[in-house]
Amino acid sequence: MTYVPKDPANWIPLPGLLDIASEALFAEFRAELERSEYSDIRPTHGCVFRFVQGEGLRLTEIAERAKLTKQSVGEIVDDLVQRGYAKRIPDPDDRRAKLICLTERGEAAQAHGRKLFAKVEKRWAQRYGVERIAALRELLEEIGAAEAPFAAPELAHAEPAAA
Amino acid sequence: MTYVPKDPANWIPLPGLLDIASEALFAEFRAELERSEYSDIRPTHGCVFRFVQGEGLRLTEIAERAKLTKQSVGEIVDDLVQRGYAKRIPDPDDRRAKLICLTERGEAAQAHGRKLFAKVEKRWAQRYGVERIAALRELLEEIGAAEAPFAAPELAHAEPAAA
DNA sequence: GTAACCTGGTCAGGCTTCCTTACAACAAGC
DNA sequence: GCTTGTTGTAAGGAAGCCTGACCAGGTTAC
Repeated sequence: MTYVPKDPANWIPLPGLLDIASEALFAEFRAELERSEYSDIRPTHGCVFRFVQGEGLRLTEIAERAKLTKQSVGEIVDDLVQRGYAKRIPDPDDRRAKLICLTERGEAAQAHGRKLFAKVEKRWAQRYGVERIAALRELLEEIGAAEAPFAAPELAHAEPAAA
Repeated sequence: MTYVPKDPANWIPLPGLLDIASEALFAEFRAELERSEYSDIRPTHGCVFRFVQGEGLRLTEIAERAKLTKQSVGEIVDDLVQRGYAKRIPDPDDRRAKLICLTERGEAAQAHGRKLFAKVEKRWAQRYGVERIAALRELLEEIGAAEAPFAAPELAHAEPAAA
């Protein structure tokens, strides 16, 4: 079975289409976030809120998953620490390392952000069809697991734990 | 019908998933482009190749569609002119304006780029399912037409010309 | 016709985000 | 103890985009 795109010239490349959707979706998220009490959180900070949970994560780990350099993530973390969203605590297992983790305010912001993303996604399901958005998510999760496993550890579909 | 995402905490926001797919796809495109004779074309230049066709387009027009400032597009065009991909010709209808259009080499590059995008998309259709990628494109085109009509004039599904 | 305003494009300067290079502190193997 | 690797930081720079100020050329009102 061959895949035939409509008209080679009159046709937007797939990455472009994906970006348009991503930007529109993200804009709705940002609009709501900026109306909240967390309006000082900028898009760049996302890599921390995206990956840090519970006990905290090392800078190096965040950098790897986010595909950024340690220095870049370091700056972002500095910023979040200054704003009271994150803190660095010494890693008990390695005196060189620090664990980046969220403050109480940081965790509240993270939870709020997740709720907003869910809300926007639901809105799009209403707008474009529940089935289609569900299928979209399913396909994208499969793609994510295959193309960027480092970025999406939660997509590594844990096999049932039966031995 | 309500839309229920799996697990609020263990779940990647839709914009993130879209970005992962877009980046993976775009990386395949870039890899092939860099192996071609057009390796000096950078991602930023895309806004020109994306929109300019035939007679040419005004700077202002490109800026609007790409959602960039005139200054930014101006710089990008300067760069493309210097590299021999684009040229500015005076607009016969308005002596203030210039039409940005592609040189022969620019058109060749544009055609090559489109072919590469089509090739990568085909590859993904093979990899993830022809039906699913076709459905993905269809949904994304609908979203694009609704959310960013300025960016995607070719998605304004021209009605059949029957009067 | 001319003053006032609008529009297409440019110049200058700045910000954000990310990078590269270099390095200090600590860990681990031998 | 010495070498080698790893964690994080410091300093400086590049890419990509922005705002503000401006000029030349159209357009409108009178």
